[in-house]
This record gives sequence, C-alpha cells and structure tokens, in this order.
Amino acid sequence: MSVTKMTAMTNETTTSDRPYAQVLERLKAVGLRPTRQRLALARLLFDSADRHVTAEQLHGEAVNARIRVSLATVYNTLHQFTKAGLLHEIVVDAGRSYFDTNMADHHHFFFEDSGDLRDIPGAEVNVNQLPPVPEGAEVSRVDVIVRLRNKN
Amino acid sequence: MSVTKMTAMTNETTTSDRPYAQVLERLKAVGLRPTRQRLALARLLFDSADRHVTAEQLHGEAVNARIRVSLATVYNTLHQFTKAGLLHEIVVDAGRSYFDTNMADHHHFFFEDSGDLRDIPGAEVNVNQLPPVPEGAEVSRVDVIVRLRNKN
DNA sequence: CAGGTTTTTAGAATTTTTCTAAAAACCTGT
DNA sequence: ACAGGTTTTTAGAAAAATTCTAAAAACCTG
Repeated sequence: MSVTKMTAMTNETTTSDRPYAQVLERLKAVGLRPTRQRLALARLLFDSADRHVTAEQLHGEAVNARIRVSLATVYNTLHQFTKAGLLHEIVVDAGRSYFDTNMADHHHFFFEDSGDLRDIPGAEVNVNQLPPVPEGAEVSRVDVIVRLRNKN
Repeated sequence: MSVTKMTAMTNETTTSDRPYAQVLERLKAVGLRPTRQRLALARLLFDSADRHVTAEQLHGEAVNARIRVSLATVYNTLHQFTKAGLLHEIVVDAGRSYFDTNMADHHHFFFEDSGDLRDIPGAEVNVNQLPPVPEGAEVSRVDVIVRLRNKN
C-alpha cells in the first residue's frame, strides 16, 4: 500500500517541454492531430538519424520506452506518416514492410542474410536510359535495390 | 494411341514432340525429381511467354486445368524452382510474392494501382556508378523497379 | 515388385496486417 | 473549464499469405 501509484502523465502537450516542439510542428504542418502516441512515435522515428523500421520493431521500441501504444496504432501511424510524406514505405522482403525516414533521393542495399537495409545516397547511383512510361501512367518512384549476400 | 506417338508414356527422354519432354529435361537438368505436379506446374510456367505469377494464381490455373495439386506444393515448387535458378522471386508488393519466369537480365514496371508487373528489358535501363559493395558482401542482384501510378 | 527415400497433402499454425466497434482523447465554442 | 461533436486509439477478432506437420502417396533402384 505504497502511496499514489498514480503515474498519470497528465500532460497537455506543453510546448515548454522542448523535446516535443519539433515533432509537434511537423505533425501540424501535415495536418495530423498531435496526439500522445503520434508525438511519441514521431520522436522515436525522427529524433535520431535516418532509420528503417518495421511496425513490429517500432512498437517494441515504444513499449520499451514506456509509451502505451497499440500495434494497430503503430500501423495506422506509419501509414498516415507515409501518406503525409514523412516516411517512405519500402518493400524488399516478402511479407514485411520497412518504413524509411530518409526522404532524400536515395536507394538501398539489402542484406539478404540479415534482413538489414542500408541507404545508398542518390548521387551514388545513376539510372539512365529508362524506357518510355506506358500510356496513362506516370512514374511514382524508381527504386534501386542492390541485394547483397554474405561472401564466404 | 497412334503408332507415331507410341513413346509418350514411357520414361524415355528424347526431346520429341511430347508435351512433357522439355520440362522433363529441365527438371532433370537441375536435379529435381520429375513428379506429376512439378511437371504440370513447369508446363504452366514455362510453356508460354515470360510471366509473373503468385502462388495463389498458379494454383488457380492448375486447379482450372484439372491438375490435382495442393497450394502447399505450389509454394514448395515455386521455391524449389527459384533455388534451382528456373525462376526469380520478385517482391514489389508488401505481403505478396511474384515469381518471374524471365531469367534474362531485366527490370520491372510495377503498376501500383492494378498490381500488375511488366518487364523492362535489361538493355533499356542502365544503372551505373554503383557505390562500393560493403565488406564481406557480394551483389546477388540489382533490382530496378519503376513504380507507376495512373495519371489523372 | 520390395524397400527406402522423396514428395505431396490437408489442415493446423504462424506471421503480418487490417478491421471492428467501443472507449478515450482531442478540439472548439462557450 | 466543460459540453458536444469529431477523431483516435484500442483490444481482440479477422484476413491474407505463407510455412509447418506428420501421415499417405509417389517415386526410384535394384
């Protein structure tokens, strides 16, 4: 019967709490309500260098950081961020989606053995001489994936 | 049975006009036992022009052609063929694997709206200036996927 | 054809992702 | 600060693709 175990983080997104200021701005800029979980996930995603995460991974990190958020919300959020242009969804592995926080023009090394993904700066790859785009369609993106396997 | 086609049911392996002769050769060449379902699936896959199929699709075709084969076997077979170098697995769509019978050097248009996949001959794309491959790894493949969406 | 090995199979299990509809959080006007 | 209306979140169920299981069938060799 220890005293109040009432860790209710009755926080109403005070901007005096600096750490959230940037992501808050970012969400506002794309018209997404700055909810507790979106802010927290945004910090996990954007407060460090460019990263590639799966929904499951991000959810794990959140739980680990004591952020109460459901897996469904992580999925929703990742897709909302993607639609809003804050993330790219990148598919290299059948049956598992990665989300990439690097929005600059770039491509990927994919390590088939470990499942890791590494950026290749756009400047370091040159795709030219593309064929004509089919009638009625337009290019949404050109992905170059350099698949790697361990040399033995 | 006519005399001229007399050899049809034996396990001789002359490359004549017998429908299974080519795929039979092909399976033998890669060391896969020529079972009824592997032969039938191979014919569906290789007897016509280059194609992109999912396991579900191929299974549907088989059922449709009165070939008794389970979905599990279709999956097994597709993976065995891939490992044997008869197919490429290509992943462009989260949570759905396509298998490509075109083994020539080439790339793909992916129609995001319909889920269709279309080959781009290797000669029509030029990827140059790739960055150095990370230590201990070697390139298994370079995939270029031109993602298309419907205009207007 | 027997015997031993490999394949196939149906169905259950797994994995990733989406859906549902009810509760909670959020925002606006007061 | 609060009511009212809207948007989010949630847990759990559901869906979809794929893999696993272990038992039966097919296959190959001698």
